[in-house]
Amino acid sequence: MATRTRRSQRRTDALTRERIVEAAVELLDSAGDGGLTFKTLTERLKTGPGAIYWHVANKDELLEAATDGVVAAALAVEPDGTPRDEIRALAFSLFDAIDEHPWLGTQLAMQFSRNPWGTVVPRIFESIGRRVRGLGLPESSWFIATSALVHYILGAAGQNAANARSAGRGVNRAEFLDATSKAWERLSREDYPFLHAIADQVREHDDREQFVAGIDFILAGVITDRSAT
Amino acid sequence: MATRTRRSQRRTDALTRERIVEAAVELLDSAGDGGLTFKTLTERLKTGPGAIYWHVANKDELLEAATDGVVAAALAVEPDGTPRDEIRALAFSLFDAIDEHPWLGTQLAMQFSRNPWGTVVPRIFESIGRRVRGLGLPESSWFIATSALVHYILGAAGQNAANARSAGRGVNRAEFLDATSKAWERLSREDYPFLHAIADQVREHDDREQFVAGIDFILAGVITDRSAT
DNA sequence: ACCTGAACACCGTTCAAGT
DNA sequence: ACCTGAACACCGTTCAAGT
Repeated sequence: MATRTRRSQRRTDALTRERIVEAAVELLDSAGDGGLTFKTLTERLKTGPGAIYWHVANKDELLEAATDGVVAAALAVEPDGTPRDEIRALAFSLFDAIDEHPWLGTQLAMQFSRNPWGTVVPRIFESIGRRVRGLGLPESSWFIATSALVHYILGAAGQNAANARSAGRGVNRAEFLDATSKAWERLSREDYPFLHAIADQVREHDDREQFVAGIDFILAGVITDRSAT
Repeated sequence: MATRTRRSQRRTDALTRERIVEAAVELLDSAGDGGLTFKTLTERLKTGPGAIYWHVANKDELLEAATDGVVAAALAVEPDGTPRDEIRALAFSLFDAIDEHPWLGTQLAMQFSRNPWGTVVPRIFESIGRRVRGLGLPESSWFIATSALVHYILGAAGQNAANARSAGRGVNRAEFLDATSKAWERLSREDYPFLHAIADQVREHDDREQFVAGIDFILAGVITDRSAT
């Protein structure tokens, strides 16, 4: 108890990189994509912009660190089960992370398209790729299989989050799916026959079930590829 | 000749939405992602910001229109061949468009993650999905198959463009692949065994060949899925 | 070493005023 | 109906000055 008290007395008020990143994540979570500015950040941390720039090079680095932290946590799944099971688990974990932090979809897309050599992209590739290696494919298809899985996971999860976000907090899944369906039906039938054809299907699907179905047939394609070689 | 002259005399100086979008695309092409501002745009069009706002609601709408225009052109491939061939052709067309307009990768990611109900996303889904429908799958997997293909295509093409861009204009493919490979090898070997394992492979691969290999095994997965049903 | 906060350059957007 | 351009609110970033 004495040490407890002493510990809590040792004030951790000092600004650190971690505290800044933590605050950034909280702001993004509560106020969305545009909620993180140096104004909101300095208000929350009760400092000036200069103090933040002492710990962080610029806003891009801050966004990368915030994204990286959330992603790293999501990728820390217990390593048991077959490679296939673990890939599924990682996919769901990323899916849930994007669902929980809607800004993550946009940020991940950004990291992939303008900062592929940063920390986030290698981390995701490594995590999925390590399991892909366990599938017994020829080495020549490791990268392409990993790439297909990663792009599908992030794309599908991100789109799901985008839809969910645009539906608003109070609206439930069914209403939002109905809205998507209706949006597609509003498009011209001649120009968009396919979207009209699947509009009904979208109304009554299960997001996660459909999501994992996509994973499964990418895996099926990989396996087929293996037997063909 | 007379009509020729008269035609060129009929000055098309008037500001139109199309001219604005056209100028936006040119600015993005020549100056990259950050090259489009209202300042550069008004300078090029010799007007004030108010004139642009008369034709376009805001910058987001302008970016959507610019993206949509380039995408629509890329998707206009001649409709002959098997569904499989046409999917491949569309994929390459999008790949090339992103390669030619590097800003497109980021913009497409943005459209998908924050504006999925705009014009761009439905257009791409429709275009790929229409061919997926021709593959003879059960209707229940149309959407998921299309989704996997679209996300893979945009993700892989975008990443390729991002890499190519970060390599710079003067640097050739081999040097840039070498740089990627080296970047991965700089990562800790314990934390990133997979990236180390494929670092060599990346050095001597063919982008387009690898890209279409990904398409092919997603298609293989889809077909496998069909026979399993 | 770490923080303050005024100042700077730039950005998207608005709007009263013109034609 | 279409355009002008000054003005506004806001943004990321810098830096001389403090402790």
